[in-house]
Amino acid sequence: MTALPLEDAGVAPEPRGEATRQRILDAAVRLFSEHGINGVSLRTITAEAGANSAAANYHFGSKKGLLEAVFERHASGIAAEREALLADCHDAPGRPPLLEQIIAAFLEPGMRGAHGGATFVRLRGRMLAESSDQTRELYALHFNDSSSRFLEALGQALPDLPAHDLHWRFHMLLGSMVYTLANPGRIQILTGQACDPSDPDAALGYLVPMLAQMFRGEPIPRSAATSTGMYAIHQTNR
Amino acid sequence: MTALPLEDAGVAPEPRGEATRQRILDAAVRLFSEHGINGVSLRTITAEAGANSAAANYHFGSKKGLLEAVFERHASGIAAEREALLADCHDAPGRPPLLEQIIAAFLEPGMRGAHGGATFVRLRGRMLAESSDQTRELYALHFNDSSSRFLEALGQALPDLPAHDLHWRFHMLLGSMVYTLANPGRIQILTGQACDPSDPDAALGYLVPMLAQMFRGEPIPRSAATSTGMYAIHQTNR
DNA sequence: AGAATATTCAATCAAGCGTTTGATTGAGTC
DNA sequence: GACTCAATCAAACGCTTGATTGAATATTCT
Repeated sequence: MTALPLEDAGVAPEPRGEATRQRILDAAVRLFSEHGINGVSLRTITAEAGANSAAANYHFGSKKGLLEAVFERHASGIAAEREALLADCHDAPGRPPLLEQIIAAFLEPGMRGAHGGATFVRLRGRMLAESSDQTRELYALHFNDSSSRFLEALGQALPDLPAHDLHWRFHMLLGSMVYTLANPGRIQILTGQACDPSDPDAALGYLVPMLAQMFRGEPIPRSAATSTGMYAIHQTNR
Repeated sequence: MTALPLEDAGVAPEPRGEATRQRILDAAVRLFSEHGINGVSLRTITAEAGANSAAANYHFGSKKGLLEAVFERHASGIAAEREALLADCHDAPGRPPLLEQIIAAFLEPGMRGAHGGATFVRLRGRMLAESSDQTRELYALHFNDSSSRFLEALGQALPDLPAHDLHWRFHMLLGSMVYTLANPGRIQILTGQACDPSDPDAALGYLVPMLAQMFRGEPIPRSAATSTGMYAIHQTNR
């Protein structure tokens, strides 16, 4: 038989070091999300990836560089898909209401399987919580644009909602999303497995309509919101 | 003058090492909440507390023990105050609606100045995010009881709300609360300082009425919530 | 007073960290 | 076949980590 070149068909030429690079990235996103960024060592990551302990530094310069690469890889995909879905949102018979579409377009790319899915959401939750300057910058760099765009779209879908309410409700949307996957297992304990936030479909199935309903709710009177006395009922100590 | 004993009046006898102990606890809750548990060393903590580097191990046995002591100190106060406020909730003219009272009773002790306040909330957010086995146990140990009690009270205040909705909305309440203080600064960036979640009064002033409105909202139809097709609008890839 | 106890301290430990090094590999180029 | 060069490797670097020690010091009890 002649020595025919394997896999010569138009597939990726694939530079040599790329495989290791990818294995390290895969191991990193998983281990970072499981144990936190300070909670896992480069040695653990490279060992998990079946690479030499110097490989991470060789390919990414430093642990910080590795984190940036991990974040970049998934975040850019999420942001891009969000924007694509948002561009596709429109009112039409047979489709859900526009508001639900927008909310789903924001939540789904980050919570479903692609782009690291639940694993990467957990990492994002961790990074928000650890919230060093570096992580804040990464977050701002990759998500500020798309978040602003969604805020704008939500505002257009709800023209009568004051900006103050819009911002706070978006804040609660973010909180619900992050808490849902950053912290799987908490509510199951409280409720005896009644609802399962770690199942993306179940979570989205509840969060999207519930959040839409929340956004549609009456504006909160500013007077009540700013007066500390009205709902800050209990002033027991200090 | 006779050498009269200072402060002999029935005040605390105060064992000798207590002062150092307290300074270490204070420094620990602050530094843990600022840099994460893995992000700060015992040396940093004891230095900040003006104590010898062995003091933390002497007083708390280990870093883990120190974290437990920190958590215990603030969490028990929060849980106790929550329950006291809950016991005081009742319908009466001149008071806010019962639902608002209950939500405020749950949120206020953890978010206001006492019991470590915002600092400790940030630490709780971090611990939830880092979510090792130890932190999960601590959390469950100190908060499960009071959380269950509130879930029950909310259920009684909303007898027509299905349990499924109740649980998910409580989950969103927790998410909003944790995200609000675990992550100060994120929404300000997006909204140009329009709303300030790091101000506990402003945050409570919005969250309490908004969450009450959310709890009062119509139940989400189970069929919609479970069908992946209805609100999971976008199924682009994978 | 003196004995007993509780706390502080400087010094030290082994282990683990992120990173760097210099040699080695092996596929492409001339 | 000599050369290049990105990639890998074992080994070590300097440093920080949580923890421990034993002597020194302060406090309390008798």
